[in-house]
Amino acid sequence: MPQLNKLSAPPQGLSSGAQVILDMAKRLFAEQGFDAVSINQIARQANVSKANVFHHFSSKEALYLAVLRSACEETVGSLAETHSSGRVADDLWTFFSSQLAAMLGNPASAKLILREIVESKDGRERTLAEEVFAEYFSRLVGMVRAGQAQGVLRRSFDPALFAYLMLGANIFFFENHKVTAHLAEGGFVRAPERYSRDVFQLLLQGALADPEADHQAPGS
Amino acid sequence: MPQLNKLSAPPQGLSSGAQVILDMAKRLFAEQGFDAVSINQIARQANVSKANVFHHFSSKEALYLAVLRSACEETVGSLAETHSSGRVADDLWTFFSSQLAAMLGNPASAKLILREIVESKDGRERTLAEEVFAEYFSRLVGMVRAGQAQGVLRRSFDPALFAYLMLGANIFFFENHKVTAHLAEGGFVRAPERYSRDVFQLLLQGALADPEADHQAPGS
DNA sequence: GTCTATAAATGGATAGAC
DNA sequence: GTCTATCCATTTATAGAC
Repeated sequence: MPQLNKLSAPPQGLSSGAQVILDMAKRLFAEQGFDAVSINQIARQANVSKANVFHHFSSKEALYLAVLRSACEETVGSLAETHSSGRVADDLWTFFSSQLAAMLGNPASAKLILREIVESKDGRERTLAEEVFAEYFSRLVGMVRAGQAQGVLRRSFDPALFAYLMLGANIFFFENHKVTAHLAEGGFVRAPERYSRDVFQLLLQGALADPEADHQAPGS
Repeated sequence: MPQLNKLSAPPQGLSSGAQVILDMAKRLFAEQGFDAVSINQIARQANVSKANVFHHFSSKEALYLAVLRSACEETVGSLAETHSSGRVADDLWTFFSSQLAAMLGNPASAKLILREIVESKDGRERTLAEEVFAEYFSRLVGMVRAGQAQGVLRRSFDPALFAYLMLGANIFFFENHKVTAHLAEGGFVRAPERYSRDVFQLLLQGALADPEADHQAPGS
């Protein structure tokens, strides 16, 4: 349970040897968590010696931190540019669907970050992973608030609450779709795109202002 | 990462010595996960010797299984009786709000079960925890389906999808409310009851059939 | 940068006294 | 039922050759 309260990113890339170690470590840490993975395992699967791992990373915790930093960089990079289209519903849809696609497209990074957020211990300071999450969240809240200001969305609910629901729906799906797939009534997880579209439609339906019946679903 | 594919519960209670070990193990496993907790740690915090732990539980895995079984029993017990009130919206509300309350009222058990579900490895069989989840889920899907049959809820969406959203909203809140509490726009998590009510209202709004404007929110 | 060999500590688990 | 003492495998991490 490493701490990582600092954002201080090392400026440049890694040597090729260090890179394969880091990639393998990312995969294993994401799948099994920090404690379940040993340096031995990482070294073996990366086809290097254990000592070589410690040559590139001063400790297991330092390796984990490097992995997490890399995951955060990939994540913020994947949603760098979000240009508004003017239509709030479309912007929300773009954000919503691309966020799930980003997680499914890079599950290792997503799992790492989500794990780090949930695992955060007691009275501990804010972590790097939480910074990323907060960034996501604030952007989404802004969109919802804009929709309310324009009168497209009802003003009777907290914009942060709606944003929270949207984010939660995606993250919950991402973390559980393997399990829910073999659930009796869970046939609806056949395709993530379909899930995305249907959930968004349901959520938006609950948020739209009354007289605006002419909004068409983004996927149709 | 124990397996636990069997439901076979040992019939009766435990001796008092074993009970304090199990309680402490439950707390620690819930907070830190299986691999991060050592028998040493459990023994120390329970004020017994390490050997005593192995006297009561044949292995670390057996202890974990006993802990998980206890958590599942507590959980299914907490929502044993759910008698329908006739009004679908009220039934949904009862289910929704009491589920979150149950998790918050017994966070250790809830965390254990959720962790076990998410952590489930590759092509592995169904676990005890998943049985509990499936039970929950099926009951909720039935309610939604009934609401659609009565015409209270729109028929244009998959009832399992809506149930999934409800469950997800609660679980996501439960797992993240400590983190989201110190989020900039996250002031809405001030009180779980308020979160419950507002989210339910938002979700129901998206699911209600059109002409039925006379449904009042359950909390108001 | 990469390796073999090894140190020092901790993990799960057992033996046997009380 | 509970303990101390011990076993052995595995862990993180280091030393030093190439």
